Amino acid sequence: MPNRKSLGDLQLAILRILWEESEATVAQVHRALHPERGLALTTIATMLSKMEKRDLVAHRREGRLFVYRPLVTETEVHRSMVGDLTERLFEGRTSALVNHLLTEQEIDPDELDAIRRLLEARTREERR
Amino acid sequence: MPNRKSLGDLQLAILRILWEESEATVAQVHRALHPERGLALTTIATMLSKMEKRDLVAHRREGRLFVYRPLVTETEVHRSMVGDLTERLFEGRTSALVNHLLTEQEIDPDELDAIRRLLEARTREERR
DNA sequence: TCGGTAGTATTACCCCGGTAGTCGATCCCG
DNA sequence: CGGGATCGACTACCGGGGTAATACTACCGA
Repeated sequence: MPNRKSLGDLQLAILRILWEESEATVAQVHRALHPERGLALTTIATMLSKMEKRDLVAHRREGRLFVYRPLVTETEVHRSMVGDLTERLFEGRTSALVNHLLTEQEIDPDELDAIRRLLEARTREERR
Repeated sequence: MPNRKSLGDLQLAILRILWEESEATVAQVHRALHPERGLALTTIATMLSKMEKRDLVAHRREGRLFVYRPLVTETEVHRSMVGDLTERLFEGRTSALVNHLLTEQEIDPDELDAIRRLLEARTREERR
């Protein structure tokens, strides 16, 4: 359980790799992240340790390598972080968040269309 | 400009008081927050100083009192924080956030109704 | 005038995300 | 066998949220 706390940017980036690859060594994560971030390898390693302490990932030893895997799913993280924000800003009222999105966030037309379709789908599914 | 960074819990709580009251002294904020949080008065004062350094609030002197006022609006803060999250989790695609809300977050029926109405309103307004 | 009090300023901690250097062990190649 | 390369462990540091004790100052009432 991600304990209702919000992850940092680097942590998310690392988890994204892990979700994609199922598991990865420090070097693999580093290689994957290097183009955009250009971080030192030790930075990745340190972060992975810290994340392990928080039960976000775990590792298994393969020879002298550590192979990390995620302990949380993307959906769980999204749920936790979105839930947290909804709580903090809108007293947990999802509709208030959506309201904000529709009225205060400029949102481009096809995004809006997509949202309409989502809601229709949801409505149809509801009266199944 | 709220600089696209996310505020802490206490900071939000303080800003909420300030938004409601337009302005307030340290003691007033403290009194307002005391029931739920039971923080020391100096904690509030320290936090207000830190927030001033970040241009979230400003103060004016009234006798020996500091009267604080917000420098950011609630909408700005919401925009900044929601935008940040949308960016971090959904590559900026608002519809992806809404999709998450509809499918992964359990959301109670009248909230859903409210959302439908919001979207209808938006649709109507669009073809005016 | 003096002392308490109300109010701010200063200082200090803890935690955690992020960043990285250094150290020590190990392995592999020449 | 020896030495460079690889890899994790440990340590350190910054910034910022959160929390608060302590210090300083100015005012007000007895």
